[in-house]
This record gives sequence, C-alpha cells and structure tokens, in this order.
Amino acid sequence: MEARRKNSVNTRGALPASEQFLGDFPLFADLKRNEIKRLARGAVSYELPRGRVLFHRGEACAALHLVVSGQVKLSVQTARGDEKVIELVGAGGSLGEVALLMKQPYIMTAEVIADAGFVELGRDAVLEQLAHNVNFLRCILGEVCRRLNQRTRDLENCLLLNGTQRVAGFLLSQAPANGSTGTLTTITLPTKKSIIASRLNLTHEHFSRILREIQTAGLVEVRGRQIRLLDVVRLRSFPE
Amino acid sequence: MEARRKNSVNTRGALPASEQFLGDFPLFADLKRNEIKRLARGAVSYELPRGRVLFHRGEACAALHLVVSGQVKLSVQTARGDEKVIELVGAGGSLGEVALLMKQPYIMTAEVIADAGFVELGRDAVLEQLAHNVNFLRCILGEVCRRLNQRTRDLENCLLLNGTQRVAGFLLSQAPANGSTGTLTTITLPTKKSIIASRLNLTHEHFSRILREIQTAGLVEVRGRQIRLLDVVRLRSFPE
DNA sequence: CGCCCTATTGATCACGGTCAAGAGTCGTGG
DNA sequence: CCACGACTCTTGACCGTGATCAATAGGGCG
Repeated sequence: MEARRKNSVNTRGALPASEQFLGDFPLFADLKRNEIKRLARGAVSYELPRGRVLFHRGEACAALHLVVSGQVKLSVQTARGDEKVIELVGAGGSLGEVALLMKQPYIMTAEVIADAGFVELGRDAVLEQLAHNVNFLRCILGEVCRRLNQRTRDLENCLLLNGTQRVAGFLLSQAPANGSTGTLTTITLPTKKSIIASRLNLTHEHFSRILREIQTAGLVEVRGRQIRLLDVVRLRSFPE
Repeated sequence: MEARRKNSVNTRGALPASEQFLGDFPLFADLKRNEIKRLARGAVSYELPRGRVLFHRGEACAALHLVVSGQVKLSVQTARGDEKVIELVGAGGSLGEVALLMKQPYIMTAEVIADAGFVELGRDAVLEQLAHNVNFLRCILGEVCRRLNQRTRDLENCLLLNGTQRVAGFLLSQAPANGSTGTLTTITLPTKKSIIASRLNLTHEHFSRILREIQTAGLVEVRGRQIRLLDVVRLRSFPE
C-alpha cells in the first residue's frame, strides 16, 4: 500500500495539471473544455512501480484508469498458475470502462510492467457524466467499439495464423505506419520477450526460435530488443 | 436475389407486425413506446433460406440486422478457403452494430444456417436515432459491452483451455441455467456438429473423438444432436 | 565477482490436424 | 419399396506445430 500515493489533482494551483492532461487524452478528444473540467473534478493521480498490480480479476471496479505513462499488461490465469497476456496498454490507454459500465467485476488482472503514472476518475463521477453528458457517452461507445474490433482481430489471429505469422504480424504492427517502402525500419520491442511471447500465445522458447528462423531467412536482424526489418514485403506475406 | 423478398413493414395494418416485434426485442428492452415507433419507421422485414449469405466481410454496412427467427453463423476465412466460425446468432440477436457505428466494412461474413427471418433498420435511421435518442445510445453501448465480454471470454477459452475443456464448457453453456442439481439435463446441439466444432476451434474429427471420450468416461450420452448430461459436476471440473 | 533475470538452444512429447475410408441418415425418384 | 446419392458423422493411421523439461549462455547491477 505504501507506494500507492494518491494526490488529489485539485489541490494544485490554477490549472490543475491533469485537466490539461485530460484535454489531450485520446479518449476525450471530442469533449469540450467545460466537459473536461467537470470530469477532472474527481480525478486523482498516482504512480505505481513495476510489478505492482493495479487490480485483480474478480475485484469490483471503482474507477476508470487512464494511463499517463509507463506500461500495463492485462492477463488471465491458467489453471496452474501461469498466465496469458491478453493486452498491453501504454500511455494514452485506459482501463476498466466495461467493468465500470456493466457494474461487474474486472475480468482480467492488470499489472504494471514499466513504472507508470495514472489518472483515475472515480466510479460515481464517471457514471454521473455518463448519465448526463451525451458527448461523453459517445466517446465511451467509440472506445468500446474500437476495443471489440481489436479483440476480434486478436481472436482471428489466434484462430487462423500460425506462430510465425503471428510474430511477423506483430513486428509489422510495431513499425510506424509509414506508407513508404520502409525497407529499413528498426523497431524496439515494448517489453521483454517473454511477455511479447505470451501476448502472441507462444512460449518464450518458441518465440525465440521463430525470431531465429525469420532472421536466418534474412527478413529481420535481431539485437536484443532492437529488431531491424530488412524485408517488409516478404515479412508481410509470410511464408510466401 | 429472388429469395430476398423484402416487405416494408409499414404497409401493414394498424399495429405494424414488427413494431410489436421491436418492442419485445432484447436490444430495445429499455426503450419507450414512442421511441420504438420511430425506429420501426424505416424497418423492413424479409426472410432468407439456409445457405444464403447475409453479408460478406469487407462489404459496407447499410443496416442493422435483427434476427427474428432461424440461425446465422459469423465466420472468417482461412488463407486457403476453409472457414472458422466465430459466433452463432439466433432469434433475438443482432448483427452489424459495430460496422454501422464505426462506418467501416463488416469484418466477418454472415451466412444463414437455418431458414431465418430478419428485420432490418436502415443505416440512416439508426444513425439518426443514435444522434438524438440517448436511450437508444445506451442500449447500443450495453450491447457492445456485452459482446466485448463475450469475445474476451472466447479468446480466453481458446488461449487457456484444451479441446476437451472447451467442449465440456460448451455443453454446459447449452444447458438451461437451472440452479438445481440437473443431474439429468438433455440438450440439443443448435446446429450440425461440424459447425459447433469450428466454433470451438476444432476439426469435426477431433470434436467427434472428444464426444466419444467424455461419453466413455460416463459424463454424457450422445444420440445424434441430443446430448444427455449425466454428470454435470464432473463435467464442470474436467479433467478432474 | 557473483547473483539474478532474461534469452537461447536442444531433446522429447502430446495435442490436435490431415488424409482416407467407412457408417449412418435422410430425401428423392424410379 | 428399395435404390441411389448427398450429406453428416465416426474411426483409423500418421504427422506437424508448438509445449515441456532441462541445460547453458548473456547481461545488468549491487
């Protein structure tokens, strides 16, 4: 508990730091200044170090969590202890919409994997806004739709792509979306390989082998977490 | 095209058949009488025989589809032709919310697998209602949330359960939700086994073997599509 | 330097897929 | 009524992807 120091944002000076932050937050892009202001009222900001669990599956949801910085992994537990990573959330992402809206427990566990900063909007404040602010309702609806699409794509990937194809797809998705040829893009894995592997529904051993395989095939060059994409085109249509 | 006979619902008498229908539709449970009436204005009803494709992945979405009767399967295509079933939708279900809302192409293909009746709400009518009717917005938001939960559960099942466990879970989910012991529930598979198998990410061969296995173990009794659950408790915690 | 964490590599195994053949089941028409 | 074909389901034999277990490197840091 000690490390979870929360600061009411409104104790600060003239322009609360996180009112500015909320205004820039992707989820609230369509909100007007005064709507932001009302949302910011119950906001609380805090930081959590790597390894900290933000919430466990099954707990009740008390707030909407906005990720200011750092990185969080969402995962579920296997029968015997080990976990599968479902999603990685970085700065600009949010957690807990559905649990909050549906008034049901979290269905995943959220753990900080890179020291992170959060802004939290209290449950009641959010529900209150939802009840009275149509714009806010629309923001949330859009976000949930986006997430449903994302989840559906993940399910598809898992159903009809093999490991190598999933890795290739992941690497490409990490590359900045440049329309250019990009025959020489270098990407950096967002976290350690074992987590990426789990996210792709692979063991870290298998992930390692796959990286080797596509490196041998001359498609990429791996050095630690830095991966240089040598042949985006062939990577995109793998294996041939 | 011949079989896709559409009838404008409003050409009917005093109380349009589908105004009644819309009022009973789960998705619109929270709407008031006059809101229903407005929605019903652009409604069109029609029927499609088994085998008909309602829409293909990639097509633009022109309407919200409500399933009155029959059954529809949503699927995606593998690299080489064969398909994976993602979801089965029966009477009371709806299709196309996300594609309509996000103004993006369908991401799945919908095929009728049991002669079905539909009511269709035109794209513009729905968007219009969304823009002006907060209650409707809330209905849709709820539905999308439910679906996101469903999809997440599916992904989990696929990630951390083996074939046998998925089958057991599916059989249990088909049983009516009676709190009782239910040591002798009989269920009927909603469609042919090969489709169920695909839905569970199995080949129909493997599905067949699994059914045999749990039958041999004394957990169920299979006769065609009728399956009698002999030991719900052991089935629930399989394999032991 | 030694320790802990992360990553790689090897050997083996099993779950589930593929291919092929046969058994039921049902509807149609001679 | 039976024959035929189409379709669904079952069973068998074999194989491949990817998991498991185990040992060994790297790499950062106190």
